[in-house]
Formats: sequence, C-alpha cells, structure tokens
Amino acid sequence: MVEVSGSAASPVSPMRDRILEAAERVVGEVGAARLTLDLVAQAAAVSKGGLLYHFPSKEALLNGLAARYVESFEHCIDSARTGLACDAARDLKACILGVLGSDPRSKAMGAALLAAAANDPNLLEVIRDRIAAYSQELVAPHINFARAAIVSLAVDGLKMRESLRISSFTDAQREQIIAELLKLADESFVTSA
Amino acid sequence: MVEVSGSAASPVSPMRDRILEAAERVVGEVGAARLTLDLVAQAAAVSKGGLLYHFPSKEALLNGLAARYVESFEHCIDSARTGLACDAARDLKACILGVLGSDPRSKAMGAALLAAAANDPNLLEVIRDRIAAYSQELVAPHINFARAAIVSLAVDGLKMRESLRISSFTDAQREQIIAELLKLADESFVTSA
DNA sequence: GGTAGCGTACCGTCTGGTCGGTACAGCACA
DNA sequence: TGTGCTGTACCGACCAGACGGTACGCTACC
Repeated sequence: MVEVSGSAASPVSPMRDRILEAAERVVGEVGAARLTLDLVAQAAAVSKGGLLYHFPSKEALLNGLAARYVESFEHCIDSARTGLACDAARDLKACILGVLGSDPRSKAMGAALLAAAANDPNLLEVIRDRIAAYSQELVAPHINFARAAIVSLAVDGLKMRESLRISSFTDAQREQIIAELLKLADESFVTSA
Repeated sequence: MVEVSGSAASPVSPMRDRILEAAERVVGEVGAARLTLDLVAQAAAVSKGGLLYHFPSKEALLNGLAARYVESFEHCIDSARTGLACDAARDLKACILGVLGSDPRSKAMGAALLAAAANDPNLLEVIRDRIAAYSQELVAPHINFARAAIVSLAVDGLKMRESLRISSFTDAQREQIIAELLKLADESFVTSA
C-alpha cells in the first residue's frame, strides 16, 4: 500500500491525514449521514479529484476513519500505560486514563465511529474484535470479572456520551467519576479471599 | 405535533407504529446512512405515499424514531420500578433492570438513536435533556455520586455495545455484570458516615 | 360529496464516481 | 544544460443513478 522506505519517507502522506481530519470535522458538524465527498473535499481544502486520489471510494474513506479511530485508542492507552505503576490493575487503569484522557482530537473520533457505523455496520467489526480482545483480558483468576467489566463499560459509556455530546457532567463531576473508576479498578484486583 | 384529542382517538395509529418498526429494522440491517424512504416503505409493506402521509418528511420520521426511543426507555424503567422494593436505590436499580431488561424491540432501538444522530445531531437534544435530568437525580446528600454515575454509565455502555452489536459478553457474564451493578447501586446509597 | 387513508407516477436535486487534463519532480541521455 | 519521457499528485467538469418530495388518482366510509 505504501512504500516501506525511499527518498520521500513521508509518514503516510500529510494530505491523507488532512482529509481524515476534515472528514471527522464534517461528521461532527453535519452528522454522519450528510457526510459527502464534496463536503470533505471542501473542508480539507482539496478538490474532489484530489480526495478520490487518496481514497478511491467513500467506503475507503470510512475505512480510513475506522482505522484511525482504533489506532488513536491504542495509542492513547499505550501512552497512558507508560506512566503507571506496574500493579495488577495497570492495564485497566491505562484504559480509563487513555480513553478518557482528554485528547482534543478524540472529540471528533467518536463521530468517526458513528459515521462508520451509520454507513456500513460491517465497519464495526474492527471495533468488535478489539473489544472482544479487551474483554477477554478481564477473565482471569485474580480478577473480579464483573467489577472490571463495569469499569470498562462505564468508560465506554462516558466516552460515548461525550462523543455524542449528550453528557451533562461538569468537569468536577467528571474528575470525581474518573477517580472513582480508578478506585474500582484497584478493587477489582484485591484478592477476595 | 400530535392532536391532543379527537374523534379518532386511536393509539397513534397502527400504521405509524408499523412504519417506525420497519424503519428500525432497516437501520439495523443497512445502516443509518442508507435509511431511505423507499426502503422503509417497502419494509413496512406500504407505499411511499402512504408513508409520507403519516410522516410528511424524512425528518419527521427520524423525529418519530427518536421520540419512540425515549418513550420506550421511560416505559421500561417505569415498569421495572413497580417490581422493586422501596429502598433508596430503587430508581437506580430500575434503570439497570429497565434498560438492560431484554426487551426484544430494544435491540433495534439503539439503531434508531444512531439513525437520529447520524442524520441530524440536533435530534439528540431530546436525549441530552433526558440524560441531564437523570444525572441531576444522582446529586443528593445521601448518594455517592461518582459510584451511582458509574453504574448509570456502565448501563449505557453495555446498552450501546449491544445496540451496535459489538458486545462480546456471554449471557452468563451479562448476568454477572447486572448482578454486580445492582450491588453497586446499593453501595451507592449506604451512609458513608 | 367530502374526507381520511393509501397508491402511483413523476420530478429536481444531490451525490458518488469517472475521466481527461495539468503541474511538476526526477531521470536518462545527448 | 537542455530536452523529452514518465510517474505522482491533484484538479474540475461531467454523468448516471439514487433519493426526498410532489401531484394526483382511487376507494371506502360517513
């Protein structure tokens, strides 16, 4: 798809990223159903031809959005993990802080998910796989499964509400919730016996 | 929007409901962005003219979907509340059981929300208001706010995952989670002091 | 005959995608 | 050094079909 190396080792083309960012903006503003190639092209300050050069079809663009969504999450979680102590609840805590850590871009990322889901439910398979993998990690002898699952579900729920802009928590309440989530994460790992 | 009363006091017309149900099915199958009037009409076994008689525009149809979504939730929660003891955590528990109580229809309801959000973000205002009202109830002197919020967020998260069909929990795991949620709901109300 | 409820045919616009063309950078070669 | 060739990146006009919405007809019922 991309040359592995060469003279121009550009990180997957700046124009591609510009288009994806523009697409996220458009989705956030006019809704996923009104996401048109013309609108995206306009928002990215590129011609429709130029857009279609990088994304041969609308489906390709949506795939790009979905992929970017997943990658962004992975990256946020990974970078959150590096700053955490190596206790048992580390991964779960990284999830909390990574997902809810306010990446300015992430506001629009939820819209990307929405766009993908709206246009083609099959695009959700990437996310389904990812969630299945994470859920699997919650099943272990020393973990209170249900409690850990609730933490991860609450993270999802809050993230989703914020993406759809239907959350009504104040910043202070949000902080409280995150703190409580971290506490619950720890509690999920205390040996019950 | 709807006549308050009149000769034909039919419970908002069976055809209307048939159309809305069909719309939910279509959204679930082909995605919110491909929700077309023709497709809905076909799924409801009605002509396009008939559809447009009940919903003068696509926006009206989407409004109907959003309203149905909210009403369905209210109804589920209310009916769940009647079967619960009158303790402090009653409302929160009703939320858990009402929302997650497997209403066969509710699978498609999330898709309706999605459709509304995708086509017109403003349609989410109804839901935003509703959530704000519920969130407000969580702020009270005898409630552990953060914990109660987490319960409600986890309910949302699970509901959302199931609506988008990206949940990977087994039935047994789901039961476990619901049981734990109920436990957490109770814990939210124990007097800390 | 008037109206509610629904069907059918049709229209204008929007939209995804195609296609021919342009600008330019690198490169070989004389 | 200049000249022609080639591939990349991008532009913009255009088209065919899809889609929302309109106009109008039909039937049953009062």
